[in-house]
Amino acid sequence: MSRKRFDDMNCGVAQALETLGDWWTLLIVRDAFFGARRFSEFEHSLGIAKNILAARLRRLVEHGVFERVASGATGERHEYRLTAKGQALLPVLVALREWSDEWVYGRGHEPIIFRERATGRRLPRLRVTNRDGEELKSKDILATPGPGATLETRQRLTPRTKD
Amino acid sequence: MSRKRFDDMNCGVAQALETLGDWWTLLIVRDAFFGARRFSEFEHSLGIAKNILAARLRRLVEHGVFERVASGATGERHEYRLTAKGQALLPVLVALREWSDEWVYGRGHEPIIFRERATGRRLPRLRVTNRDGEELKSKDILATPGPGATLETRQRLTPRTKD
DNA sequence: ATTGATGGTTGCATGATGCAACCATGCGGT
DNA sequence: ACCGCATGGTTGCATCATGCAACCATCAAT
Repeated sequence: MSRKRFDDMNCGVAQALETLGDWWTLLIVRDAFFGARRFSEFEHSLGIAKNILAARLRRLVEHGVFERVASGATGERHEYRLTAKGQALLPVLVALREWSDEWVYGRGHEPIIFRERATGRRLPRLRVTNRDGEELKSKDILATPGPGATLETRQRLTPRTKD
Repeated sequence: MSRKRFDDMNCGVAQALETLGDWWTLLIVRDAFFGARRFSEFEHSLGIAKNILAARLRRLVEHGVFERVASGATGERHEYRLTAKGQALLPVLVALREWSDEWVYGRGHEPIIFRERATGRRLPRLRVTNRDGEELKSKDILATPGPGATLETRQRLTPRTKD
């Protein structure tokens, strides 16, 4: 059977995974952040099959994460560039990388370190905070229905909203 | 052919996806953040097939994201609880949700809003910043080899490190 | 004209997924 | 003790997605 769709789930995580959840997709985006632009760059960097790469890029273009722009002289060459929507995925990639740096590799064994280009300083850890900058754990957070919530979502979330 | 493994990729994003990249995995983790504990809770909340859910939970327990603890009276009942490693995925989920809130649903159409439980205030957007708290875009960031970098990684990243 | 690189598409074998059916255990009621 | 039901799975099977190899079309250089 075909993979189940997440579109209707009325949850941002599910929606994001609907676009990004394929096996290779986030790695293609990562490579684009590292500077990859052309089909062959992604292909060689990832070792991905051409048909899969072509399908993923097509899908990402459809979803507005990449744009396909003509490149080179007169030829049929083109590049795949991240759109603003694609560049907005930076926090997702940073969050994934930080998680495995800490919990898979362990501190002191990170393969890659992100630094501020201007100063060379390491970036501080990504933090989920309140408006005062205090870090929050999951137990400090309450999920409430937003304007786009379906009735089902509204009922699922305890309705002690402070709006 | 079996899916290609990302283990050897010497990149945190690939490592994280090796653990979390299956279609349902991050949604299971999301449900756990929302309070799900028992097999049937995940099953009904997600509408996932039992065999897939069982396989994913087993894998997540193996990877240390969940722990399986006995529950109830004498019975064979048990719960799946997030470990510290699992709870550390909060920024990943928040980043994914924020991305689709902004770029898929659009502002004003968010299905779910996260608030600080103590005050009811909305959480500020997750930001990738430098040590002075200034937000950085991808072009402001430089990737450099870390202590766990392979030779290949070292060569791939331009070696203008400021260590 | 030929060679090579780029950027794909097509076909096929195999693994992963979804669904339904079945199973084992514990518990509550009678 | 017996029945029924909920929980928490496992097993089988049909179908979809993936990986690999082969092939193709275009362009540039030789």
